[in-house]
Amino acid sequence: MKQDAKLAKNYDPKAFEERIYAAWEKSGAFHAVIDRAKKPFAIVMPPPNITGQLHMGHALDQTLQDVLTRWRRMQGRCALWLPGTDHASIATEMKVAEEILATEGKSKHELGRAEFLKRAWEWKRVYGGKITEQMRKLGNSCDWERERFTMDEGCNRAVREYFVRLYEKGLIYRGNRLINWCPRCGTSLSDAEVEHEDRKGTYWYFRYPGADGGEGIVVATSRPETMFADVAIAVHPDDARYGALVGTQVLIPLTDRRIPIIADAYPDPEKGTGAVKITPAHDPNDFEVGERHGLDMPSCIDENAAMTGLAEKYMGMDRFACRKAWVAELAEAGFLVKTEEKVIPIGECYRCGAVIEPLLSDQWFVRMEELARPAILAAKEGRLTHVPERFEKIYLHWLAEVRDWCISRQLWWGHRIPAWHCDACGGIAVASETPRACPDCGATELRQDEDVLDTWFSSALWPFSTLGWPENTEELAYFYPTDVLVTGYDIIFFWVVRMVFSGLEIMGDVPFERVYVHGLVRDAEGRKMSKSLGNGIDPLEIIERYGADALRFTLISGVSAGGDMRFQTEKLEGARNFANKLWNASRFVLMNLPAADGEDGATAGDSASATGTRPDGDSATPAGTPAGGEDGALADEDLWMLRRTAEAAAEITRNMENFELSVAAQKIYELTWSDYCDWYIELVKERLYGGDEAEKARALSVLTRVLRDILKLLHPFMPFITEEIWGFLPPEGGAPAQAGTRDETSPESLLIRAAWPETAPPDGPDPATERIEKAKEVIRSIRNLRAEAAAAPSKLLNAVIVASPENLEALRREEGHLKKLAGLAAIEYASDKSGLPEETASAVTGAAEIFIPLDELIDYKAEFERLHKENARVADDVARISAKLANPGFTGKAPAKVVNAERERLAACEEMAAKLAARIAVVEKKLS
RNA sequence: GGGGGCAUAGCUCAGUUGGUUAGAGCGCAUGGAUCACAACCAUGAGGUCACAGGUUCGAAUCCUGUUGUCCCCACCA
Repeated sequence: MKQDAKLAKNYDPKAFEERIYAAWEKSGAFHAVIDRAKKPFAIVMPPPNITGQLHMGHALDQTLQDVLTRWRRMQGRCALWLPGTDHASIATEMKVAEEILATEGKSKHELGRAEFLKRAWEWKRVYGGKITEQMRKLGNSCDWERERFTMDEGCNRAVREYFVRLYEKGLIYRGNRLINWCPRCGTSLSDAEVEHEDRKGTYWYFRYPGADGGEGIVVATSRPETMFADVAIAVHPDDARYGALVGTQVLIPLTDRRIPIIADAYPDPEKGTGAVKITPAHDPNDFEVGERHGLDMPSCIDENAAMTGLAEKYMGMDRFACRKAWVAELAEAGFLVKTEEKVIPIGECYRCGAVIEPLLSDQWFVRMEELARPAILAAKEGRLTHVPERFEKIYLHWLAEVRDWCISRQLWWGHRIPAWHCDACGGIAVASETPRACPDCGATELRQDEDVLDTWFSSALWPFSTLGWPENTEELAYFYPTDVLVTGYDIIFFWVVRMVFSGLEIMGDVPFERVYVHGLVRDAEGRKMSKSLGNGIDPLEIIERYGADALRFTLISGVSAGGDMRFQTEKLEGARNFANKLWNASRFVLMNLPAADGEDGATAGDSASATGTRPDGDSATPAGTPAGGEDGALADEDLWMLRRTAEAAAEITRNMENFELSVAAQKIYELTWSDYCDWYIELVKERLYGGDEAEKARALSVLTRVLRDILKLLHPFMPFITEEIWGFLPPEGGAPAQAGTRDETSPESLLIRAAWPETAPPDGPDPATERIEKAKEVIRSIRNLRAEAAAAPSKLLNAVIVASPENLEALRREEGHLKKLAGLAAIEYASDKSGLPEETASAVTGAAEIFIPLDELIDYKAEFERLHKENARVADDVARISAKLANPGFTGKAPAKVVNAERERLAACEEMAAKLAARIAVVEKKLS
């Protein structure tokens, strides 16, 4: 696909992002081909729910992963980023049911299970497709040939196999236990799916009269409607108040049901009245007490949150309506002793927000203790690490406290539990394939369990089910364990923890070595983006307006590990402007390169990257010491720029290794904008326009080389623009070529060809670099002086530079730069000030003193102020450093390197102070 | 009830093992249509690093406490 030879004047991401993505995908470069000679790098994508569309949180999550994947791929690793989507059992089921109700006016039960599932699969087709399209717009370099869905055939096999294995080990069991029930969703939930919220509530204190006519006992409760299922009153055995009552019986008020007063360690004498009503079927603590004492466990609330027959006349009434009526009735009858307003933590369904009702129910559970142990160990032994580290504490704490995991759900959309009930003998057969007959009695009439599994049961297998487990695939052997899991802190408990223990159990190894945890994307005011607030921002709209690269750069720049970020349009504009800057710098380079139809562009596209190693293993050319015999011919600014690039590349690599992606992005930004655009391009223009063709070619060679390195370093963050520009540059290390040909599917594309710049910058000082730094300093101070004196930028000035012989020599070599960038007509060099006219403006830098006869523009007042300010600062420094050096503690204990640096600094400051003092005296005289 | 994060320029945030003058972007001020870019360039102003102690030759950085703020966990007597 050949494109126009020229870059458009303005950066317009819409002109190329889609085209480039299509070409990338077509090239097959996202597909990780197993290569034993390469080190693998694998990330499995946290699969977005198919409930809707991608939001900003996904965009952040996926950009982080894409940056890491592209970077590692450029480093020559066999990089796999495995994409997919999640069936999200309960969430999707609710959405689909809602839709059916809205469009057809039918409930899911009216539709029936089979028909409902058909609709759900259709939903998956539509929304799953939308989501993967969005991922492409973001620029995700994921391996689409390995795309998976948590409910596809392979995942289903993995789920069945895993279930059976745990069952056979006794780690999955079926039991009649107290579970969290959501009456609105009509299903059980795991502990993790219950959210706790503090709500205002009431403690009602009721008297339970003695069965023998005695006073009885007063207990507090926030849920009077559960009284119908009370089976005992418990008091602490050491509670002197109630010692005599233990063993006696009381009546549930207004009923004739007698319940015993028992002694148990559970009641806290400090809380309430110290006596607790025990309702095993509706409270987890009470359930335990009930088990300890062998109590009955009747239920008075059913799965619809309505009262059962146990509540007698309230039967069928909603639990909260019953509460109200019952309290009124008890109060009327004189059993209500007092009430107390209190803040009570209430459990709510994380999906629908309904108040959770603890119910006694037949469900499937995973026994957690044995599974949690190795997961705890893996973190403690460092086989699993968290970035940032503090999340390890959270992870460990949860695992230490975890209770058995209720995995069955009374839903339709999900993995059906691989268990079959035999009505003949009442037995249960658990098998990965449908059994023909009951293994216990041989009956052939088997009924598969109606329930499906918690959605997280299948997500827990994601890192290995996607690689082919339970088959022994090559992928599994090569990529497992994966390198890093990138995810938000909000699903550590739901997901990360469960992947870890599942991986350890099944694969005998952690599913990933690192967990990189990020936070939430908030709106500009710092609020959580939510549907109810309507403050969500659609990533697609942002891409439409600013381009995917700007979005990605914004997300990466704003995020530090584990922290939330605010999403602001100013940041987007900044990122977009940065892209435009790079675009125009590239345009500048390209327009100076020999044209595409030119006969000889050899010197422009000559050497390989300054610092790279290509994937085919070619050796790198260290920056600062370029290949060929042109070393001596490179100008100071070339050497300076190459060195800066190599230094930046080394730092950026280190930042990437430490997951400091925002710092890395910041450094590329600086390298590109400050060093390359603001200084290097300006410095190099003299040679480009100077008429010396050899100089021009050399300058272009370095311009191109550094631009390539910038494109490479930036590519993980802004893949589209870097690829687009890359395509216009002459092929790297290839035959002599010209600007203006491009084809991103070719093997020369950045994605396929470019290697991450790796070579360390040279050690030690470099005279050329130092000369440029001195020149920059002088240029800056002259510009400052000029601005202060309000001298027209176009007006050329004459300057006298006074400095040490060494610095004079250095600055003399940069004369062209000084003249051009500071707007000077002529420069005179002097080693002392004698003989200088006094009618002059001046500036003082570390390297030199500059005097500029500005004629009528001299503003001694401004200069006086500036010099004074400068002087005050230097004097401060002198005082502080002198004090430091006079302190024997410092000179004795600080490292010699630090002490020497301070000595040198002091000398420099003192010299500066002397220069300033002299000049101030002159200016003062002028003013008076 | 338990645990954790954060507090740095007007705003949003960096500041990697303690060591030059604490940085960036935006915003602000001044000047500028210069032939890569006004989505730009140049120059500048702006911070007692929440507060109080402590460790250290040296603290934005480590420790303790205080205040403010956000979050997570927790079986609703």
